[in-house]
Amino acid sequence: MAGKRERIAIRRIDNLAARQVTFSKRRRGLFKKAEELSILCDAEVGLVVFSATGKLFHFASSSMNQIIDRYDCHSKTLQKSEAPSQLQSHVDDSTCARLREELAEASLELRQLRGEELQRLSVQQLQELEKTLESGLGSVRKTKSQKILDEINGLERKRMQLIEENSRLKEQLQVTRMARMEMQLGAESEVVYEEGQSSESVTNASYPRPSADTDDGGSDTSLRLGLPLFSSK
Amino acid sequence: MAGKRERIAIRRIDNLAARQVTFSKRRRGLFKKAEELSILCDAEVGLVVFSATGKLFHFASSSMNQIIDRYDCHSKTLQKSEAPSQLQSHVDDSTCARLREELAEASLELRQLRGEELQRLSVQQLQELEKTLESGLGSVRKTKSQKILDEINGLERKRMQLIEENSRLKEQLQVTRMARMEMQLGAESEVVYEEGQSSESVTNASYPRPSADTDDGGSDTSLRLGLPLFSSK
DNA sequence: ACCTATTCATAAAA
DNA sequence: TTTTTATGAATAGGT
Repeated sequence: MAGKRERIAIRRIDNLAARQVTFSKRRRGLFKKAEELSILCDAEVGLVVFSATGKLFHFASSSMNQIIDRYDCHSKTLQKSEAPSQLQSHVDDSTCARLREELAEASLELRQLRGEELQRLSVQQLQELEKTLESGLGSVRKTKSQKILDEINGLERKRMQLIEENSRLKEQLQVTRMARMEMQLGAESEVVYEEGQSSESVTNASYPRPSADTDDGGSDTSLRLGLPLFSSK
Repeated sequence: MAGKRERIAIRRIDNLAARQVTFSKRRRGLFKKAEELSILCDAEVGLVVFSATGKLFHFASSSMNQIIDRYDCHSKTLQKSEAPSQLQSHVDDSTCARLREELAEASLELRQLRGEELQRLSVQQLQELEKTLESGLGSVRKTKSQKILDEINGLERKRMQLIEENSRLKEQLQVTRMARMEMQLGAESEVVYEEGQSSESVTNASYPRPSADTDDGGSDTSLRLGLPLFSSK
């Protein structure tokens, strides 16, 4: 009989009807609270809401234009001292008007490409829009695929480089170990195999022991000293 | 220890401290709800608040400038370029610069939606673009279908009206012819059926002869004179 | 649109 | 300002 209400996550509501109902309810609540804030706390509040379908709702504690002006004023705090300002202002005016026009046009076109405000378009125009969107979608998908492929290739290349470097490092390691073993053999006679482990049990079996030229004889002390060569962990 | 909360009247809070506390709390709540509305319901929301002390707070689901422009666009539907006037030619460079910037942004976005200049976008961005396009395409197709259906329905309605009118005309024709026949009967005695066709052979059989009150006696001469009543073509 | 169980926001106090 | 708590408000899910 009643609503078993439960909390909802804050993300786009998929169901269209539910989204519209929620929009109505919450919009009312929002506007009410905006007004309350302005009254209770003596604040100037401006609120503009466009529904997904392009419908406008707005509230202003005073005049919206006044609020917008004040906002613009604030957002340009640090700029321009603008002395007499007569220098070039009349030139800007027509330019500015044209810019506004162009921007309005571009915005409308954008909104229409996004699927809003389509009602006043003719079937013919909708057809064109559809074609444009299909074409754009095709390009985007193609580019995306290409980018993904490139990324995959890039990663693959890096992986190969790493594998190569890895193998080079292992080789060096091997060589170094061999050199050390030879030093030990020379210094302690034959005891080595009785107190240490067999070399095979430490080295990864899949990496065959290098040709072991052992010609680096002592040239790489830092490596020998810094690395715990026989640690099994 | 806790608040024995009770409802407050919606009018300016006199106590300064209390007013400031309430401002902080309610402002947060308002902004939170504004954001939730924009996300949940896919709405474009712009909110500007000035505290009594002149401090600015604002929220915009997209870009505030964009929202303000859209608002301006909507609110000036019927008003034209407003006499050239020097009154408010105070549109300074910064506004102009902002317009340029926005226009550039909008243009780029348009081009990208059309499938151009996608190279520098990330896979993530391309993904979003794709989603936008798909959604827009869906709306456009839906609107187009609806428009086409409406058009079909409109045509159908007109067709029905024409059929109706047609039938009305046929009826009138019938009545008129009957009147004429009666006139002929009165004037030429019985000769009528020998020189004319039977009424059934002319009238569409599916439209039954009206009750033939024949009360239009001469009131509609124009019809009688202007139409070729017995033409079978 | 209306209803109600619930969650959410927030007034008062600290 | 922030936190706490008790309570008034807003609202999700039904009808």
